[in-house]
Amino acid sequence: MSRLKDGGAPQRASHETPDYADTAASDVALHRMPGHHIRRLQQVAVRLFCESVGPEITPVQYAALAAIAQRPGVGQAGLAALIGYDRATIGGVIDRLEQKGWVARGASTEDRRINVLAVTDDGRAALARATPAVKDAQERLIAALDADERAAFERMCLKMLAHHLG
Amino acid sequence: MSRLKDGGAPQRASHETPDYADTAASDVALHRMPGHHIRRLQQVAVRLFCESVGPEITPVQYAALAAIAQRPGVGQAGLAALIGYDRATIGGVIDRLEQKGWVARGASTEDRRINVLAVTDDGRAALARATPAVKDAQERLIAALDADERAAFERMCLKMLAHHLG
DNA sequence: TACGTTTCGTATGTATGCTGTCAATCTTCT
DNA sequence: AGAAGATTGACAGCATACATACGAAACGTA
Repeated sequence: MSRLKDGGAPQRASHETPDYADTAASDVALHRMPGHHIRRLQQVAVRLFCESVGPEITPVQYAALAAIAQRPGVGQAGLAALIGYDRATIGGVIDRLEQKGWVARGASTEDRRINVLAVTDDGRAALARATPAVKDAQERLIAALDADERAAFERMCLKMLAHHLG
Repeated sequence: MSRLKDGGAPQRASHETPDYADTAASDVALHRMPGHHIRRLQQVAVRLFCESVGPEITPVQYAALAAIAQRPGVGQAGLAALIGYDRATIGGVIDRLEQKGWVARGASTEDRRINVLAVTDDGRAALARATPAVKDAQERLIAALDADERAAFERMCLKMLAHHLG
């Protein structure tokens, strides 16, 4: 590859200099795009989840476990539709949950294509252990907003989602 | 263990039964969590991006390309800080951009550890080609919001991000 | 100037996410 | 019933994401 001149731009570690505290970065067009804000918020949400909940269960695994617990007997495709994941992704998620002994795959008597999903007792215990921490992470995520803003934020999120998914 | 995942491309399977149009799914606790809404919005944003821009360039690659174009000579760690990605992830992204001939890696005369990054002419052309479609996708993402709501949404996003990253 | 600490880019491993394809199976239309 | 179409789950493949660790190189301090 070609040799390039050093532009002299400051070099810093990503965890040290978030762009939201760096005025010199504010001219990057990216920082005016709602998609960029949403992506950063998603990163923050996952980080808070991991901090609160710990390494025992991932956000995706928690979502799947909670959904199966509320809808026992659902298939993988139904679960994917329920929590908004891809069918191909869910397979691996269930694999890992099954490996931990938290979810059991079973055959359906109605439809032999379907893997009937159910939460085990261990899975229910893990869910109960994680849920308070999950709620704490959700609370911390919107901690900077007051009550009115939280309501407005949720309303606008749902409005956009209904527009695109509904 | 890491668990951050931004989507890559449009979803299809779950698109058939969006939970936001399914009243029977509204009792799933997940659907009241801001983290869940943000994740779904991120999926929508990626899907709109891919629809508008096409398979030529991914959201991450666009972000990297745009940032390098505005800050020529930046290193990989600096780029990661600029657009909010992980240092380890950026390596692969730059690999693919370099393979397409859109970005060139060079050695710094100041600091021999640094890979100085620069956008090639082809890269600039690709950036110019993609940018209108990217802006269109951003516009469509918030299409359901009126002018006041858009301003409020951006303000709240920045408020939360500043709280967690600033 | 010797040395401990940081930072840079890279490699590895795990976990998402989505596309596309396939075989098995269910449903619908003829 | 039989053919056509749709659905389910598995699998391969690509592209994120991040933690950890490593060697090379730069930096701070004694």
